[in-house]
Amino acid sequence: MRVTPQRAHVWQILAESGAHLGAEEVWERARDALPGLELSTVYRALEALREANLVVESRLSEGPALFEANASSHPHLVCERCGGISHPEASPEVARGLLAALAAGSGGFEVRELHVVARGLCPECVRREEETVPVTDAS
Amino acid sequence: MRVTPQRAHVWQILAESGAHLGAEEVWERARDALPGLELSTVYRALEALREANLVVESRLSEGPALFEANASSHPHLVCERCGGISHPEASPEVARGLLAALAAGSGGFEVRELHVVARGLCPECVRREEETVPVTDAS
DNA sequence: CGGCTTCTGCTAATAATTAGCATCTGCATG
DNA sequence: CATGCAGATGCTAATTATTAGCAGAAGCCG
Repeated sequence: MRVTPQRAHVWQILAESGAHLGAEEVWERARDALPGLELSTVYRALEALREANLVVESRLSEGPALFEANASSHPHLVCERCGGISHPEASPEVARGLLAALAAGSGGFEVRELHVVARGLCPECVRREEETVPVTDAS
Repeated sequence: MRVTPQRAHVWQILAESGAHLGAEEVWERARDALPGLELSTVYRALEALREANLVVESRLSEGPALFEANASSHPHLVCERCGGISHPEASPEVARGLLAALAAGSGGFEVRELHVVARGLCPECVRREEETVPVTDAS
């Protein structure tokens, strides 16, 4: 893969932020340094970086695909209320456990990449929910 | 949710095929019985069915979202070569294991829905790959 | 059966991503 | 260090997937 300022910046933005960003967000941030940058170039850069295993693409929720500067695919926790994305504390172990479980139960399928997305409530939103509806089951 | 012929057919198609279908595929099949059916209606029907927990929506690969008539979210195996989608033989156990692993490692996050997608090679394509490149590592 | 609400068909719009093409540029090589 | 060329970029336009708006039709509760 050829190294260009555009790709370097896209990569740097993802690496430094450590966040899950959509193509358009990356674009906005990158334009600070590269004013003429085109959105389509960002898409192509992200594709190149993904093929080079430098970023991971995932479609965690509705809307645009999100990119992250982390080669290993790991579990994601998506909060249905606030939309926040986090990683389980014990990501590596969890991932290993998941892989093992899958390998054992998938009969001949050769797993190369694992995407795990758990949807639910993040600790913060759980707390807020409990404040609003203090009773355990308010049917 | 109001029951209409359109929704009933959409549901029936997903239930009887047991497959992962995109909105457009559902539409094509449903038009046999309901010639005037609109694609946008199919989208709305799928949304209603999803909210009623009668179908599961997942974005397994590129392209359109796929719908399946199965309330419980379960692991998916997506073949990168042939695009085929299958379920691990031991789906329920695997899913249980995954949930347990996640619950243990996600520190206060309340998991409500779990999406697991393993990408790789299905047994068939593994075999075909071995025929083409018989040596284990052809570097 | 009547009425209120919800759904459908139809059309148009939006969002996200990809394609085409001329020009430019990283970089391997002489 | 100049040079050639594969590959990248900017720019524009097209596609794909999905949603929105609105008038008329049709479930379902009484």
